[in-house]
Order: sequence, then C-alpha cells, then structure tokens
Amino acid sequence: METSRYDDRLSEILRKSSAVMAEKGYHRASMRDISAATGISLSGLYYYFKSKEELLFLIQEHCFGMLLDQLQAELKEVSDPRTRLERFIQLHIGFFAQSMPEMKVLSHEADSLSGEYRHRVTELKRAYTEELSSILDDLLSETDTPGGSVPAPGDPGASSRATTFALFGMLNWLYTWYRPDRDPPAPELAEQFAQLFLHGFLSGAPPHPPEEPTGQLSTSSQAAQPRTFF
Amino acid sequence: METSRYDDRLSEILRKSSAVMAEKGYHRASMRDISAATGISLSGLYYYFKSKEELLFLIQEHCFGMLLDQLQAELKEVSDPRTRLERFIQLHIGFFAQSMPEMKVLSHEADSLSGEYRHRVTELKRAYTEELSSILDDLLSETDTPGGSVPAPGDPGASSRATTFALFGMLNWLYTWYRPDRDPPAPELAEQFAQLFLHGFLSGAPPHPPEEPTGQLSTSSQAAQPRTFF
DNA sequence: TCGGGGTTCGAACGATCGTCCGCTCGACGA
DNA sequence: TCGTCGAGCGGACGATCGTTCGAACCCCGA
Repeated sequence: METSRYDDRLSEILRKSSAVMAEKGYHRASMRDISAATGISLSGLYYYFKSKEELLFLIQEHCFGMLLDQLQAELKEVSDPRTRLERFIQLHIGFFAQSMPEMKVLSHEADSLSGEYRHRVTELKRAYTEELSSILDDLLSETDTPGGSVPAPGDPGASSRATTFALFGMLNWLYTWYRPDRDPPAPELAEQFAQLFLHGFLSGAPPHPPEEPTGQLSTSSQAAQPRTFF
Repeated sequence: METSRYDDRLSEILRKSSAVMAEKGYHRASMRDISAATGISLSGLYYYFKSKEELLFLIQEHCFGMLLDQLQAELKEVSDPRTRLERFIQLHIGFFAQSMPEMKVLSHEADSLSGEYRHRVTELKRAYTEELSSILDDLLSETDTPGGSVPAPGDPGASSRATTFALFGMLNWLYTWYRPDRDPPAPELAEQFAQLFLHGFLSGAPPHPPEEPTGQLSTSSQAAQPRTFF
C-alpha cells in the first residue's frame, strides 16, 4: 500500500510518456518531447531509466503486466468457456478504453524493442495469446462434440492460429479508430464484439443460446440500450 | 503498355524501399539504408522524389491505388452482397499475401504522413472503407427484413462503424502474424475469415446457406482441403 | 548545525539524420 | 562536332538525436 515518491514519479513518467509516444510514435517522440511533457529535465529522466528503449519496455511491461494480472484474477472464478471468452473480451476492450495511449504503444510499437527487452515482452504476449487460444479450444470442444470425443482429429490447430489472431485483430485494431465520444462505451462494444465473433455478422439470433433455453447463470448485463444492429 | 526506364526504376525503388520500411519501420529506415538496398546513391534517390515523406506517400498511394482499382474491377460484375463481401475479403487478403511489405507499410505507417500527403491517402482509405461499409449494409438489409422495410429505424450506423472496423481489424492485423510458410494460403484463409465473420466462431454450419438450399450461383472454389476447424 | 544520499539540472558530446549543391557522364538531335 | 538534357554521384551542410558528466539542490537523521 505504501508507495514511495520514486514509484509515484515513475508511474507518472510512464503515463505521460505513453501519451507522447501514442501521438507521435516511439521513434518520432524525442526525449526532449518527453522532457517537456513530464516537466522533468532531459538529463533528469535518466535517473528513472537508463535508455529510451528501457522506457518503452517499462511502459509495455507495466501495461501488459496489469492486463495479465487482471485477466487471471477474473478468469479464476469462471469455468464456463463462453463466459470466459466474454470476460476476456470485456477486459481487453475495457483496457483499451481506460488507457488508450498505453494500449496503442503496446499494440503499435511491438517491433520497436530488441534484444532482451523484446524477448521479455514477447513472452508476456505469448502467455496472453495462449490464454485466449485455450479458451477457444475449450469453447469449441464443448459445443462441437455433444457426445464427448476428442476435439479435432485432423488438424490440431493450424486454423486455430488464424482464428485466434483474427479475434486479436478485431480487438487490437481498436487503437486505430476508437473514439470515446463517437463510439459505444467499452462494455457495450465488448458485447457487440463477442456477439459478432461467436455468432457472426448474420444471425439476428438472441444474445445467448439460439436453441435450448436452459437455465443458464446469466446474471450479467442484458443490454440496457436497445439492440440496434444485430 | 510502354513503360519508360524512369517508371521501371521508380517502381523498383518503391518495392525495395517497402521492404526496408516494413522491416525497420519508416522512421528507423534511413535514406542511407534505402540507398544501400536500391543500389542508388543517397543523393541520386532525390531525383525520383523530393523528400523521404514523399517516398512513403508514393509507396502508399501506389499500393492502395492498385487495391482500389482491382476492387472496383472485381465488384463491377457482382451484385449479390454475400458474394461481394467474399470477393472483398479475398482481394484484401490476397493483397497481403502477394505484397506483404507494401501492405505492412500501408497498415502500420498510417500516421507517418502529414499535411497534403496524409490527406490524399486518408481520402483513399475513406473510399475503401465506405465500399465495405455499404456492402455490409446491403448484406444486412437483405437478410434482416425478408418483407422489405427500411433497414434500421433506430440507429443509423453507430454500431455499423464498429462492425466495419472489426472486420478491417481482422484483415489488417495480418501483417502482424501471417507467415506464408506456417499459415494457410491466401484463398483458404480468406474463406475461413469470411466464414468466421458471417457465421461466427460457433456454428458448425455448412459453408453456404444454413437453411433453404436454393440454387445459388456457387461456381467458386469449394474447399479442396477438408474443413478442419469449422 | 552538519553531512550525505537521493534527486535534478545545465551544458555539452559524438553520432546520425534528411537534404542540398555542384559536378560528371552518356545519349542524342542539329 | 557541339550543345542540351536526363540521370546519377560525392561530399558536405545544419539540425536533431540519445546520452553523459559534474555540479547543484533538497530533505532528513545525527
């Protein structure tokens, strides 16, 4: 609970730096820009990190770390694959809406790191990606085979890779177009995306199960706004 | 048909430059790198364009111009919205697979242009986006209201915007992960993405109509490989 | 009051950047 | 043979980059 002055200052630097880098891009954002944005002198910045590249790394690691922690905390208490996926999407989009600059830097400056820094961030992304990938596998093997056989005998996951990244593409592309004042708020958008991914663009089907209205544990939000598009 | 030596040389410069910029990013790719890649001296490059930014613009405009031309040529002879969408996806993914460096530069360096250059490219993107958006509108108003009423009285297109960009996200994110040696070839991947977008991740439904097997004009490719994932 | 460590600064360093100037070379028509 | 012009080059320019160094500052325990 105790946060030292150092930690607070560093967090603020990361926040302000993210904003600059999100606007101008990592390479175009000069240390002098960051100095101006944070109010700390050019040389003073180097007390908190030892290179510009490390600054980028700290931003990405900090942002991704929170994302991963929060994900595992959320998924810990949920076992239903469908709900797990919805939580995943909610969290991911929620993070974008909450801290757009950081997420833009995370998404857009993936290749700007090298060496050890790049390796560490790649490792985090791998874990995150596999989390989603396994959710999709569970979701598929649950609905695909009502009997209970082995998931897929032919192709273990060649297309699964594409599907996983298709969903990531939907989500990560947000930083390109999402404007909080024009577009739906995060929870609404997340549900729309979940619907789109699960049931497709066609299908005017109702939000949850298209058949067999079994008593599901649906306590979550049920469309405060009228469904407009689906 | 007659291509001057100048045009050939410029095209080659654009091609080689795209490769360099795709690998290192626009700002990190120095004119000296491009000089080395093309074999043209540093100052000699400026005979073909008057600034580095114009080089980036030429790359983007050239690539996008071809994409737009080919799109309108393809869609000219197709009226069925479903087929139009499939053609759109096929073309877009085909372009990625065919010329990855250019498409990466186009997708990733959107903000690297400014002023007039940026304006011109943005205009092209707007046209391209509206093409897709209108296809989606047609597709929806066709299947949504079998009677034939006005598409959507409540919300004119607030969510349509999100859906359009969701599809673009799926497609444009390709440059991040697609590897021709690991992943399915373009046509296969395009069909998989079309299926995913139209019918969703769930639904082990057959490729085309889930009901009413009317005699459609389906002459196109019908899954040479066994359907693995859906 | 003193001193020392955590914190911040001004000023400069060498490196690299995009761009430009003046020149050369070869092809070609008069 | 000469003059013109497209095509390309070597070398340098000023600007800006990330980074460093040594000195100062501030705060608190002794």
